[in-house]
Amino acid sequence: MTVAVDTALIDDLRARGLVQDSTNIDELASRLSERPVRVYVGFDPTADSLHVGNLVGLLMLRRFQDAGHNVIVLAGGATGMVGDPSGRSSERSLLDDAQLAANIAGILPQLRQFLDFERTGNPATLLDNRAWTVGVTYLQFLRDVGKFITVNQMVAKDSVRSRMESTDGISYTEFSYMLLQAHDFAWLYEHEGCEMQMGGSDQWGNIVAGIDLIRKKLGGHGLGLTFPLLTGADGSKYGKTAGGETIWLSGEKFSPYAFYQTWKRVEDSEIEKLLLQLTLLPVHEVGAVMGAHREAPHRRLAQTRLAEELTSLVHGADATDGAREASEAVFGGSVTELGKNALEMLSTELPTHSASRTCLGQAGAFVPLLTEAGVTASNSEANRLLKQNGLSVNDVKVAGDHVLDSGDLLHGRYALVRKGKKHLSLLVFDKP
RNA sequence: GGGUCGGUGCCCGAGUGGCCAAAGGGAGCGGACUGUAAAUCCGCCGGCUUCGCCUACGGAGGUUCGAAUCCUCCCCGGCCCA
Repeated sequence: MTVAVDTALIDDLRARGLVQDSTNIDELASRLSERPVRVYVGFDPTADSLHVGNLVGLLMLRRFQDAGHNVIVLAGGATGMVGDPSGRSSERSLLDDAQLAANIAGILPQLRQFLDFERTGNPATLLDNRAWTVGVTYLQFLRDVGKFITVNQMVAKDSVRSRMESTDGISYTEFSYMLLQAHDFAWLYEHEGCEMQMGGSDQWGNIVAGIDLIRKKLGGHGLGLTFPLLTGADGSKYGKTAGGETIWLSGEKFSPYAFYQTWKRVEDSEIEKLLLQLTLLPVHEVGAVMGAHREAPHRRLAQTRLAEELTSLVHGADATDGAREASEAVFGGSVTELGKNALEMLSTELPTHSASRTCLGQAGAFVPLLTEAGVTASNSEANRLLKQNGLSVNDVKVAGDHVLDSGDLLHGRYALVRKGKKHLSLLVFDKP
């Protein structure tokens, strides 16, 4: 009796453009359809929050879990101590213990957030590679891991080679990173029955090193798959806003409103890819959304859908409602019509600064106020913007000699300052 | 350890005694156009009490009326030799 091979998962990933490199894809597809596979993705605690670039990997695990596989999300408590040279043009600075602990503490809840750890049948597992790495001595490591991997192979890795050719060089520590990761994979294979590793495309060399180690040391057979790194339209950098800010998943570091707005502003050429790779929307639905979008691009349906999907995935439904309402208030109609409640709500979404009434009606007080509030980086910038007609208060352009007085305030105490078209801040004055 | 080349603004990269807050490019920001898009065009792009002043060209001193540019020492990196 032959069983039809169910290649649905791999087909879906391919349709989404999420397969960059993999071990024999046909073998992988049929293996995945035979019975659940145990698969992991690792995340190093390089900061106290993950960012959108990490989201792709997290969602990969989610897709696998939803397809019935057993997923392991790995926190790189050990690898984070060393630093992965992949995709880096310069040496990382080592994190100290306190920083590392803080980063791990920040990341763990995020790692849990996208997977189901209670699911009957195939609950997700969270592990920290520090657990099996701290006790290993250097000599042991050289004998048990180093012996199986040739320097030739390590040097062949693009990221290593480019760093060796660059003026900055690469430290022995970072050079060794690959071995640590290979060791993780082999350890998980041996002790957790984990036969597959996934990662961003820059991880391919590391993953292959793990597969090699599994074969040579354990006589086993590992599987690997990489997905393309999330890149902006401009190419290299990922997970960044146009301004170069990192798009953190933490609402503390990157507000839900700003997060929502980031996606709402995505350019047309990027939108389909982002819908496919960053959301769980079925492929055919993405197609429908894109169809509607192409019918009437000015309606920005695709951007809106992306913002909605992603914000609720990362920040939840309530935060999404808030972000949406704030966005509509600010970009929708007349700002001066906003009710008091709407303004109160905005104060929780937009960058807000409380201001003293004493600067009302005072010549020359406006510019310093903008700088203090963080609307502008310096008085010079504020003056420049004013000169260039780039600032408005409650959607009325203001001139360089503008004197803010109580008549400018909405409901007696709110001033919505707009820098350019899309940078909003709210000044809230003391009660009269 | 020796030799040598280099360290310039957010990044790349010119400048090698005054005309340098420092060419050019990129990024970024503002304006026009638009769809909170792209492309394009224009302007800005160290700070300040803004016709002037202050801080800046790896760090610390020095020469000079005057230094990113010259000298000394130090720190950091590349390459070559040992």
